Amino acid sequence: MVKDQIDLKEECKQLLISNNIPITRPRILLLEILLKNKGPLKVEDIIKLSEGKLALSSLYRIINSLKDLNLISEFQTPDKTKVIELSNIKDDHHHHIFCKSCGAINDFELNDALEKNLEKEIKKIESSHDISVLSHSLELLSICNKCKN
Amino acid sequence: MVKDQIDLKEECKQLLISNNIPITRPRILLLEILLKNKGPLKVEDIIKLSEGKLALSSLYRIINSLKDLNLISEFQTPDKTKVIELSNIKDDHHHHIFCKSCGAINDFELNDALEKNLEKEIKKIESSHDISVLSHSLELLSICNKCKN
DNA sequence: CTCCTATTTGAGAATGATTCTTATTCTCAT
DNA sequence: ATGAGAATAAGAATCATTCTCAAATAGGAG
Repeated sequence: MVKDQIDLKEECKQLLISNNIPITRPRILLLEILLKNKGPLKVEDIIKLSEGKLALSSLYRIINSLKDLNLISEFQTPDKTKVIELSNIKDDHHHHIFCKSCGAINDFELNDALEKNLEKEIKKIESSHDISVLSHSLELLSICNKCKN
Repeated sequence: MVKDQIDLKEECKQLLISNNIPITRPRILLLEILLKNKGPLKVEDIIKLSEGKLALSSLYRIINSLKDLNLISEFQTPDKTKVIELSNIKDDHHHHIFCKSCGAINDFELNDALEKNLEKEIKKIESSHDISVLSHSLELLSICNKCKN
């Protein structure tokens, strides 16, 4: 238990060190929160989980800097709330499902064949539209069955 | 020319009538602007194109109401600017490409086979995740060749 | 370990987009 | 043409995010 926490903090430090970012308490705190709570978190969630140990302005600043370094990624829900998640730790390419009613966010992956086909199609679009595609994202807007009942 | 404008206004009125929405000047103005300027427009663009004839607060209100009626649709650019477009006039299901550098927005469609496969996959995801998917959207973040040079 | 300098943080002010409020105006059925 | 209810315009209010800058901190040198 205590050991887990030490390991967690150590993991966060290594993340920062390997990206040449000075180790500061707010940065570790954010990474710890993201590692501890699997899945995407809203700014508000992070503030709550930080229990007063992280200033809102610092959080926004840190989110932006870690995002620039691709340590975390950010997206918007259908109701335009900002959401943060650790990115690509094990280069898992995934997409998001939103429940229109309760706001739940879930990840999903396309099956390999389809994802490959999609990438092939994107290659075609690149030449037909004369662009270089940097990334793609697929989003599903849904109602989860909990909400339907 | 003058006739075109009359036809355009008439078209807008019919759109409103067929949706049981009272015909008001601001609503017609917004629809006219969207019809005249093919493609998605930012709030700021619409205000400029309205030449002072449309109040900002009215525009936001009208956008929200026409959106609820599915007459128009709204999405966000990667830099979180709100963008409006006429929706589904001829149920064309399309997706968006954004240029990270100049902000240009372009539409594209997946080829039929791939779009069908995607929908099939989504059906599977519906049952495996116990949800009902209402809509899906695919977005490409890109650099257009104009910007690359 | 202590000091020094550059970097980072925290608190609150500033900003910008969007929504709300309310008096006035407009639509449309009668 | 008229009146009731709906919609608009203008600006105030709100909310998320960014900015500012004084104080605290990280981390390298001695």
